Amino acid sequence: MRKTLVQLSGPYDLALSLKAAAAFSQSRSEFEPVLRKPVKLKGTTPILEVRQESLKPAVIEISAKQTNHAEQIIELARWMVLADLDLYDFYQLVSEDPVLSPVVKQLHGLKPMRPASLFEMAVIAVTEQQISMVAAERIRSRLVERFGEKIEELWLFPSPQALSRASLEDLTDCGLSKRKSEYILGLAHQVIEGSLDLEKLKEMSDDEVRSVIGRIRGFGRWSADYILIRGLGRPDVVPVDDLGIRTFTGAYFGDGKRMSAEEVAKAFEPYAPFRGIAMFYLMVHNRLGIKEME
DNA sequence: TACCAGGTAAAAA
DNA sequence: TTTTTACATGGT
Repeated sequence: MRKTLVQLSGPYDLALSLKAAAAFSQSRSEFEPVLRKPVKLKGTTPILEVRQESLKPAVIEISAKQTNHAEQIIELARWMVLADLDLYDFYQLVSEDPVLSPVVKQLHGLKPMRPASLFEMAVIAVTEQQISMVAAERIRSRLVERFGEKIEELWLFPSPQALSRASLEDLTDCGLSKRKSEYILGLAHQVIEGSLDLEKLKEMSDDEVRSVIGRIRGFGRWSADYILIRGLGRPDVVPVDDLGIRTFTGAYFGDGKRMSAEEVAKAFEPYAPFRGIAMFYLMVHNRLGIKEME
């Protein structure tokens, strides 16, 4: 496909958004302000690339070599960079806020990155239950290298088919608990037999998504909320049970001690309908260790 | 070495 | 109905 320019509504800084995402990953490859991801499209696996064409106005350039499926590439790229979210409304909401106002000024144009697929997101959620994100990432990299597909120097995340063919022992060998291995096998089987259509989640309300996710074995309230904000990019969702969120929310809104889920919910109330985006900005601000300026 | 880290289902009380 | 327990890896 040829390069396609897409103008986004509202501010967007791709390099900053990639940097923020990288701050939560252990992979220490040299940083480049380009989104590069292999994607599966009708038997082919082109590498999707997104670059920033201009900051003001926010325009991105989308391309992929060796594919005729330009429309799907563009749709997927827009999905991953959360193109439909207009940060302008969020910035207006927090412009006078004592906590968020300085944070959004330092992180202007920041948006969360969504994984290419909700299946990948669901597997991410299971791996990150209870254990540290570092340990979870190590386990996922073993899953990917065993059941995924290498495209040039990049890895395509394992398909539901590939993981459904794995044995329980294959998965525990990757470092998953027996329980979590069962969760992932169950998820993969539901997806391939069609009893679970993750794509349909995109059209559902937040509460409908919670209801559907909650019926899958291994997925509780935390996982549903985590998938809503990280996988679906729902701007008003805060996973209040999340240990990390409870910790940094206490640092920004409390006395520095970890908050309860109820306290976290209360702390983000003023930011509706952008509670999840507010949470994301604080999370990134906290992780990047940005010092207050002036 | 022990404990904690971005939970959940199942058993026990 | 509510509380307790087992679980896997990696960093400190």
